[in-house]
Amino acid sequence: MVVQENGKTVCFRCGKDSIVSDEDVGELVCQNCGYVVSEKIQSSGPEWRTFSTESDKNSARTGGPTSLTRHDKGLSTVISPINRDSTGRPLTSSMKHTIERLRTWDSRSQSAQSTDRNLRQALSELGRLKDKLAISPGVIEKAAYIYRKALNKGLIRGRSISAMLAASLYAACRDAETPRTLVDITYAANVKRKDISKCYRLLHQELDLKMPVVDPVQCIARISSKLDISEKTKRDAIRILNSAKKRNESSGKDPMGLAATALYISCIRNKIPVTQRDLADSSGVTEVTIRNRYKGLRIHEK
DNA sequence: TAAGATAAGAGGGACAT
DNA sequence: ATGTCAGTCTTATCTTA
Repeated sequence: MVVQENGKTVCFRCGKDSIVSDEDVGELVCQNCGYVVSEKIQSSGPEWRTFSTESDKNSARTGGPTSLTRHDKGLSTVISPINRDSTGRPLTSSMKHTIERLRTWDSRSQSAQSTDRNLRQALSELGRLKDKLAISPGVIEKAAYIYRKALNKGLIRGRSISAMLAASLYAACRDAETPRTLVDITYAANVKRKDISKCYRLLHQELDLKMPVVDPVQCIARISSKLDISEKTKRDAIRILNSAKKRNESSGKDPMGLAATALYISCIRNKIPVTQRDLADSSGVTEVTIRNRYKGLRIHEK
């Protein structure tokens, strides 16, 4: 019931792209018209296998696929609160006692633990972040995975859930080399940048995350998509970056600032009218930073 | 108006105490 | 653990072409 048009998820009923995922029930819901989409949540592939071609069409699923973004990974068993057996008859008293015990332990294991409550809250927040930032499901899974690891190591205790979650998401984005700046995440998560970066550093050293260094070349695509820049200009900018990298001029510098400056030089050389202001706006660094990089880069790029 | 210059302040890494 | 230092980036303001 969801059609994919130029990568967007559109509601089949009302045609708006207002599909959000409700992590509490594990369903995708249209915020506009309330339509519940169940297909999407089961789309990670069947976990059953068939050995005859005839049964392909009518195989019943045994529940949704597992996902790290569900607090219980989508695997849950519900014990009915009614003391009847499957045929509707009342239970014998010894059976009733057994079931009472099961219910007690079931509730303890499902949500009474504080780590689990924590995870529930974090994952529902992750769902909101995903919609705000337009992040691919794979990265969201990765973020959930990182958060789980942090939780198991006890890194969350005493710290803000939102900040740690935002840091996990930032880490996941970097790991997937889909650049989202700290500022992007700051806006979406409503957490101070300082707090997120502190948590990120903590995650980085405690979980031994191996993060690829942000490649300024990746940033070029992101900046130039907001401006109207030709392929040739982009290629020139990448060339400028690479020669700067060879001279060890790029270490310790903000990759966004470098990318913006390389584009700036490239635009001037290709006679494209673009101001430092434009580049600063679309890259998220200030004009001053661009000027400072410019000082270093232009000597070699005459 | 765009670009350059300067100054003050924040945050974090390296290193010594 | 705490302080200092060099270096980066940001914000703000002023000057220049």
